[in-house]
Amino acid sequence: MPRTFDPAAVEARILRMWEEGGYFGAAAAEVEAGGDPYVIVIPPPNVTSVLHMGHGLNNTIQDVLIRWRRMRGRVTLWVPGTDHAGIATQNVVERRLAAEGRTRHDLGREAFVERVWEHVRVTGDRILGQLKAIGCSCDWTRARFTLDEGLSQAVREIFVRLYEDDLIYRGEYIINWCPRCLTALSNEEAEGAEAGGSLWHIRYPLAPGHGEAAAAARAAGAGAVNRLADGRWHLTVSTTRPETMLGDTGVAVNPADPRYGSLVGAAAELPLTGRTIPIVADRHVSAEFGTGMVKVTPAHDPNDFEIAARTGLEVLDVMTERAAMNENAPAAFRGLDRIDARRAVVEALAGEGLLAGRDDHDHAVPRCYRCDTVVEPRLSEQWFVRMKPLAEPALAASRDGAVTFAPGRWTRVYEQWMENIRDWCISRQLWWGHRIPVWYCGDCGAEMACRRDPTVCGACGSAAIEQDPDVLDTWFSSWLWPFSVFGWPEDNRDLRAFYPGHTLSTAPEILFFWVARMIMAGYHAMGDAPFARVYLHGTVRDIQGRKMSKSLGNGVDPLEVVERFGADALRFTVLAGAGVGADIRLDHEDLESAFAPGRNFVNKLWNAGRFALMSLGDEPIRPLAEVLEDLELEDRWILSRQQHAIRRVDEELEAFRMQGVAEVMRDFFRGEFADWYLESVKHRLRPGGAGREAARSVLVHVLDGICRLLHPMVPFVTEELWGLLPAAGGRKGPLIVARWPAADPALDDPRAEEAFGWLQDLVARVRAIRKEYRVGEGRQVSLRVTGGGRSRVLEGRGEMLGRLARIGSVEVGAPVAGATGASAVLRDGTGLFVPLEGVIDLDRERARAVREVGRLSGVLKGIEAKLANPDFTTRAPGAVVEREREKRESCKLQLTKWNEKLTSLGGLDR
RNA sequence: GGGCGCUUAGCUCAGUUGGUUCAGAGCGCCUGCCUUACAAGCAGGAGGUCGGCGGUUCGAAUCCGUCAGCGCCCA
Repeated sequence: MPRTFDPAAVEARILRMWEEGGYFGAAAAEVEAGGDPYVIVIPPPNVTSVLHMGHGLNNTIQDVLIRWRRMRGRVTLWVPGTDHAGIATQNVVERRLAAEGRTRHDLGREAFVERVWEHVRVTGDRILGQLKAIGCSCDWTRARFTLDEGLSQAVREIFVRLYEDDLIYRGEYIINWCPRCLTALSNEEAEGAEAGGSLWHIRYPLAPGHGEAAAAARAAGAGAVNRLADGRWHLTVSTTRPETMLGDTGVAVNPADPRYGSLVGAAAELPLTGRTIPIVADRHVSAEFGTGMVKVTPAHDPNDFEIAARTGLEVLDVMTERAAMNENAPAAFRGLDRIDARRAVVEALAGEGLLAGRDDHDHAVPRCYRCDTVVEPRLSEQWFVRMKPLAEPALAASRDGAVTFAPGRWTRVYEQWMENIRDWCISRQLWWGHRIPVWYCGDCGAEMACRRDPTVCGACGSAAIEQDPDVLDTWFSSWLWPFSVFGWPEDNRDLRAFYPGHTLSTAPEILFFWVARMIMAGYHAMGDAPFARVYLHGTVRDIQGRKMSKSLGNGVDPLEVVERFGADALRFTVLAGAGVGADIRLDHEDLESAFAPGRNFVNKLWNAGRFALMSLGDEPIRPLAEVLEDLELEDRWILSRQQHAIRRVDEELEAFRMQGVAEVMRDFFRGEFADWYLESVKHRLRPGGAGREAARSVLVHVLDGICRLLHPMVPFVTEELWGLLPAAGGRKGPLIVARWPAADPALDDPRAEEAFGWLQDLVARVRAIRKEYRVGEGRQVSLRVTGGGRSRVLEGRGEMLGRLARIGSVEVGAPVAGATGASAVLRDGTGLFVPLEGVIDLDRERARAVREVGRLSGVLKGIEAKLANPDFTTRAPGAVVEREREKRESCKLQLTKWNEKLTSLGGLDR
């Protein structure tokens, strides 16, 4: 066995063993036979490129949950797969084409799609390979891709069903349009980013003949209505986007605004265009904002579009799909990009004296979530899903607890989104994705949503039919994932056995995109939520707190980490850093120290195993039950501590507290087992050592349990070690399917814990004394123990004390008068004295005593003040008061000892 | 504009219903040790007025209010 754990040497072999053994898979028959299923469907990674640390974290979390349940005997199924990621993947491939100087149009639709397939076959395999490398125990035979044949059928089925139920419709509305990707986006795909901008104030001259109305408005307090230099009346509107004024078709005021009542029905001359536009009243307009008068651009603003719908204003589209001004704009602006047009419009207005001013104005500018281009609200014909009916059961699920979120604060976020749900724009003007299953008849104009490709029009029989050219939003396939992976809409055994699933672990960024919609689809298609618990983990960030991203170059490649430090090191590090839902920071420039916590821990475990294997010998190990009568204090102590650890790990895992599991196991395995238990039994494990049999049994039993408890977090090193450990009483199969430990109350031993705790305290004091007086490591000391009722614990522990603190001999009794040495006092008042002739500095020793007396006096004073307070003794719980009393006694005892010591050293003033 | 989260040791973070001897871990740092499991280790140690202020309480890192800084979500 190598001195350090060599992940590269064992991971591949163990992975093969797991896969060949079929431990990752689950069959419907197991559930049908009465098995209790536990199912997770993976959030399918995008096939755009490779996995990053965020995936590393999320998939490690899922694997921990899966392995834990598997060891508890559940029929465990983790379904893996990948997402075609429509717009994102198309963008990646288009960028590659661009590098060759070509566009997708050069290739044509069919060749382009084939080109994307080539890309995703490579990245898809690589992604699954990465998941395997970090140890994910998915059922790889079930791997799915959202564009697979079966999943495509599911997409079609749900589309047609929703269409037939009138929950899908097509219509002309203002949608979010990316002028670079040239496609519609959903509201969720348009991400608002705060940006500094300007608010321009523009004067629109009133059309002739409305002077009286203007004067009336002016009289009613309308400061925004005034006369221009040439005497004409004008009104003032404000906008952050002056270029859209070229598409204005009206001006609106609130009908209840007393200032503008006289102007409703009047008209304004739209500058630069020669058009005259009406002034209308609409309840949407806020009288408080700006001048209380707004320009209305129905084709380029969703609110204005609605105003137009209510008031009958004309809709005039003045932009091209690339957000340049089109032929509906005045000749001077035609062809200008929206940014250039803005500048030109502002200049032109200023030139005509119609620019009233400009203020700085910060506002949210929505950007394309895939290419960051500023999104343009655009009027276009798209497909939508009517969401309100779908949201109802999904909202109820959260309210009645059928679906819960961790951390719980996401519940409100989810519910608020559901309560304010808006229709979902699902058509995309892309080539990569599920084609919309709708055909239009060129002869009779019929529109048909079809489960199978039609050859003729269902209405008139004409063969002149054409499929809708658009594809569906990528999330329109993802939302079906929890049941489409099992073959829905076919009603089969898998679906019945494994739906609904149990836990979903994912990033909060896709709560609306995906989680919420999966719940809606689950209820609509299956009548049940796809999972009961949603864990929303944190974000992996760099050391400066920035999200890891390719463009910043601050990403960490999970494969590089696996190669350098091992999968277990990666897993333990991210888990130990993962508070519930909290972000994780990793230093991408110093992977060595970033992953040291995991690597060091794994290595420590490996070496504890090495030690065990080297000291156990070949003789059979007796089961713990057979040596219970022979257990020593340290045996009973570590067994009792193990029961605590088992209970804690279960609690932590149940609550998704991965960091808590890591902490419990660090404390138990490292802080107690390795640092104390192993050191305490080394002498017993020597050939012929007294109590060897019991020590071997306990050692194997506890280490075996440690491997089991740690297996979900660090599966490779535990599997390897466990396989090498001799088994007490035989065992079947590998660790991955070994039984999860259950706490055994018969092994709880509070008295052993107390006694061993006293011993630990004693050892720590002696070690501290040795350090204080720089007693060399090689030198043994003797120890004199005075008072306290515990000194019997020391009997027969000479070798153990020798190893733990180089204590050569122990005597029990009163201090020897006149001896030179260092003292200490344990909490129970036990006095310790370490004779150190020659090295003792009396002044230093006196200072130690004074320091201790001071500290203890302070503590005692606090306790006594507390106990003297009747409010405390009457209001605090009895147990708390009792504890204070015990503390008081302990302090008094210790003080007495230290004062005696001081006296023997000649008192304070020497 | 509305909402949420965070602020504890040099760094990254725990601290589970308010209550052990005036706050813990990992990494880093200091000192001493290659003690035949482990130097990726062991032992000892330094380092924090728990963001500021105010309040509730016998008692506050923990509950409430407020201010400041940082981050996120929605409009």
